[in-house]
Amino acid sequence: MKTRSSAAAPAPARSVPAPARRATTKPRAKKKPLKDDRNKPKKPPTAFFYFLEDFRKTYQQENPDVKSMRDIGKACGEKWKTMSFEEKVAYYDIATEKRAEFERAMAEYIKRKESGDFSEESDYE
DNA sequence: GGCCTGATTGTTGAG
DNA sequence: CTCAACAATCAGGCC
Repeated sequence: MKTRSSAAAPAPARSVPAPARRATTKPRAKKKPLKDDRNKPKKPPTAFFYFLEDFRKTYQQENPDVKSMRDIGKACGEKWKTMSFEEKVAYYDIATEKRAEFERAMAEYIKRKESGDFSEESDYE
């Protein structure tokens, strides 16, 4: 139980020497989630996203004029940094639980990947 | 009319 | 060890 007890462990010493933002468009398949989940577990929302859910509601209440998440994201990020570690821990804890589940799904995904080939069987659909 | 981008940080997987 | 891409959201912008 100590593996991740300290949920709050945001690897701080990881400077990212790659400030080069993704050009202009991100090669992200945003169209539709198709069924890639069948073999590729999608990453769970991070603590930041959970905080966003709560912050987003509050932000819109006080800022009904706000546009979309782009503005909120900035405000959220700024606030996130100002938040106390203990407060963030609350969200980290939630994300940690989700990661545990995701980690299990990923373990199976990898296991399946190494175990056998993926013959896109595909029968359904 | 329909599809894509943009911004936030964190997290994880692969090389 | 290190990078890189992705996770939600949502409204606006473009052709």
